[in-house]
Amino acid sequence: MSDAPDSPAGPLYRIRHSLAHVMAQAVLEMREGSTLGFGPPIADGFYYDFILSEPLTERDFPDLERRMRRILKKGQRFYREEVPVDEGYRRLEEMGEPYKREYAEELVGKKGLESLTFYRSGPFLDMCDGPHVDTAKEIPRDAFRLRSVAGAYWRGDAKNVMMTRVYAWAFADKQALDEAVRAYELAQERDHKRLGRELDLFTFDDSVGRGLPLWMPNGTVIRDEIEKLAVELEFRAGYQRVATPHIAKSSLYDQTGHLDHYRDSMYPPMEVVEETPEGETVRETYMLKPMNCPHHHKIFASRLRSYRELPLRLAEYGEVYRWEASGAVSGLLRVRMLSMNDAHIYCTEAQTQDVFREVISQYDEAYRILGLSNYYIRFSRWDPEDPKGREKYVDAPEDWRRSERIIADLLEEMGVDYVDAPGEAAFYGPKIDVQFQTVTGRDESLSTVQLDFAVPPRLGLSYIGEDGAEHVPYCVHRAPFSTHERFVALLLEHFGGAFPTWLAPVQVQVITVSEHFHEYATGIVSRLREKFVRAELASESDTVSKKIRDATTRKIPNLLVVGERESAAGTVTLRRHGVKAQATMPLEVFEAALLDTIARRTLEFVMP
RNA sequence: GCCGGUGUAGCUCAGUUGGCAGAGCAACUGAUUCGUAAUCAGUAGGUCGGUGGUUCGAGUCCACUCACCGGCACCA
Repeated sequence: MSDAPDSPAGPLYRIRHSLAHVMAQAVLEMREGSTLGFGPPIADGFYYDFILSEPLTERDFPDLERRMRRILKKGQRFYREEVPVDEGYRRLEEMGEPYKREYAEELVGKKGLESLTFYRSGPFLDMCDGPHVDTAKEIPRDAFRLRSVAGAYWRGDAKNVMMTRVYAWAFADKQALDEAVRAYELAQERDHKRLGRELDLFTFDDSVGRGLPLWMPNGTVIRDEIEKLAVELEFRAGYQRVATPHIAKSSLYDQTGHLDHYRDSMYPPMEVVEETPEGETVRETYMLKPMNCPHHHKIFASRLRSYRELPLRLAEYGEVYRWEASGAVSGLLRVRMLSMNDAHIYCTEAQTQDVFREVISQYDEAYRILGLSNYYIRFSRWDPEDPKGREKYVDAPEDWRRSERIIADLLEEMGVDYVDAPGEAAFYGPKIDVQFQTVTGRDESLSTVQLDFAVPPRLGLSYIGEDGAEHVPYCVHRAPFSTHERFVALLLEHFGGAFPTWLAPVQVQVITVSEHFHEYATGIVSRLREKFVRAELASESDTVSKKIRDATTRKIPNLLVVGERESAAGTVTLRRHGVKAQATMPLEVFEAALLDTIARRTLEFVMP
């Protein structure tokens, strides 16, 4: 049995779990008549869910923490009690714990338990499987801290009541707590929303609408650079670029199945009414596209296709619109206008694995260039048990099994470690998602590769096979850079706003020591701009110190300081962001190294 | 969508028990031309998120609403 701190047998797990009970005890003291949900240990601490008799806010935290410490000081013991099921039920009813009572019944039903386990500590009694510490003396009084209060549905189901969840940090000692809190605070400084404002990358405006980002010039540079990279990777892999409208008739989405399975995520239809010269009224409804695939499918369908054309790779730098739930919208991570470097690859069933392999290796290449490694692979499958099955997925069990087999075999063959995720499939097929964590610890899907068996037949897509007969193609959907919104958010947090030179909105800033060197400096700027380098001259009415400070705050990767020495010798003094050492070199030498680092998209600019 | 919190100048934030809306930074103007993280002086900047209400009087109290933040649900 493992004794890792976060495994159930480990001491930290017991401390966190027991602290959850102590917190619940304190909450029940403060809010008599409240009832309990679940209160498990989690990474960094624990939480407990309550139905509160009176609301609790973060303003109550000092009081709540004080009560918890008082309880800990008493050093009460934790007693395990096993009681027969019927007595357990009676207890829970007497305790006035309807949710625990409901759960107990489910446990008994599913696991065939003959007894229920309770833990008693002081006046607090809770149905709980443990394990716990033996006595509260084992719990350090200075290594926990209440963190936030949040809402959470009972059993994680939106149809159930909303409980109040109190989150807390908890560790084995004060130092570990302080470190975690400090790390959290540092992470806040890397939050993409904050950096986006500080670096002038994007903004939102109430009068434009929620979740609709406005990209500023600086942010647009980053989008454009990512797109350039995508265009290159795709060109080499034989993709062909297409462009399609942002809207389509709603009848298209009826055919594809979007209206059946995806309607909630779509903006409502717009109705256009036209009068014909004959006085007839013609009504048509259009919808904003939530995905590019239907349009691409129509390009595929525009003429007869031969197996010789497959795999046919259609790529589009397109914007799609999704009606995200209001509470889900968040910065650039969840938006209602999504920019995607999207592509659809039409292929035969036999080609599918190769197509997936090709796409995955392209992802590896893109992540390598950007130095991204903090992600994991998720195999998102159909869940036949999903109660919302009809609503969520196309109903074709055999196709699901077949398509999932193709992906599972491939993952197996490639030796990829992945998390199995039933219930996370797209409505039209299984997919491989790349998951990453934001600096604030939220898990988000990034890139995705999806196998679509459902929509091509619905739209009657076909190609003529070697046998001269018509066949329905598979379609592989892929978006290596997620949405540009989410991807820029990830990059911002990943680089802490200090982008490598090739991505930086301003790549070089020239700083004059005094305005006597204006001419030399503007010469450098225009020479670099001639080579498409994003170079700028710093304001000349400030002191050198001020200009350095401003450029540093803006995290500009390369500063060139020029004064008497440089202008006389035709050199520049290079100051790199975050690097103390400076070097003076001929302008041509700097320029060559700069153009090289940009062309190769290196993460580090190695000085000549 | 749900639970809770928060909205004061471009940004960060003050604003007593209801009584004339403030600071720093940024911006703008002028002076300064300076060798590595903030030169000096001045000017301008606001329907206190919005609407309605209570009041002699509302940034402050009440109702509704919008947006944002922390979560849950949903998802790229």
